Amino acid sequence: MKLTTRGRYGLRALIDLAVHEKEGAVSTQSIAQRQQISESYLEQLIRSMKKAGLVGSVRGAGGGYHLARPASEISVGDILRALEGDIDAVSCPALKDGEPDVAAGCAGSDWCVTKYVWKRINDAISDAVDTIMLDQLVNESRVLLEESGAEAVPCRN
Amino acid sequence: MKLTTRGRYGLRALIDLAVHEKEGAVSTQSIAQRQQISESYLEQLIRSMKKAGLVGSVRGAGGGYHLARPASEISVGDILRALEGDIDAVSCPALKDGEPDVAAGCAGSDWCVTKYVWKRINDAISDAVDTIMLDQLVNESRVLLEESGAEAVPCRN
DNA sequence: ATAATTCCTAGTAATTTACTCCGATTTAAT
DNA sequence: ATTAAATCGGAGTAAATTACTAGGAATTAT
Repeated sequence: MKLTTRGRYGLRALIDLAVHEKEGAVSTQSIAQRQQISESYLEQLIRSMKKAGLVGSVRGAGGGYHLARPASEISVGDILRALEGDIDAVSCPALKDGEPDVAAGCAGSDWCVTKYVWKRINDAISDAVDTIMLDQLVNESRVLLEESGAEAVPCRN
Repeated sequence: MKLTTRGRYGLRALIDLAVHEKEGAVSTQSIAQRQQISESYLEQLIRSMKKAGLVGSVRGAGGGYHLARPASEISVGDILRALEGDIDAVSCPALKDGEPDVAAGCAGSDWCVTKYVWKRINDAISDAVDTIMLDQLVNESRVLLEESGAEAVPCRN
């Protein structure tokens, strides 16, 4: 039931990237330093986000990453799904949308009671993450930065 | 981000227990048979629920388990928390309620942006599981049982 | 050329999960 | 009194997952 470091670090990293991208392409090294995340691990995470179409890259010296679309069009759900695969609390084949229950591959799904429980939990999570946009977090981040003056000590969570 | 078999099996087991408890104390063996769950594993799960005060037990031959309070007063949240420990997506010390941020043990929590994201996800999950009561699932279970006539093939999820 | 960077894959130690196993205790039934 | 059926309790373990590290190839500004 826990988000892994992939999701936690990755979201922080992308916020950091978004805050700094006006200065040009952002390298993993700079993010890793500011956010105190292992650089090689972070590379993997950002590449997952690239694969998902959230960031673009510039190779070679002076290169780095940038958002592939406006921060207002990237949801926390997009980010977490890129990093964690699917973020459902229970991946029940009977819940995959579109398909009729039986076709989805779960023999007993017609008589399954817990199915509705899992659906409610999954929907609640999806709703929460899909309605928070990256730009909100970037704005909040700038406010906190101004208040404290200094670059903040990053949190592990 | 996934619920483990503890939560999934355990909830199914407790629904099964609630459906059958009018016939007297329900043994782990009978639940295990109906739900196709390993008996010794199931014992552990039910004991966790007993420890949490959700079920009571009768020892000795002919013994078994019964609900410790009405099914209408047991939420899915109670059950999942008994089985999985805490069900937060992120266990962030800065989010423990009551405590002021800094006292909670996270140095950078004052400047932490992701904190609010984790809180929204955690709250969404809590709200979902705390508003589904066991008796609703028991009723639904009975309806499905009548419709199909036979005892259903249990689902792995 | 060189240095800085992204890209890609493989490996690995630690942790967690999903169990099993064994033995002790309690109690109904014979 | 024995036996069998059940809860209780803890220890052990194989498999999977997590959270990384390591090493190198490809690309590009200087």
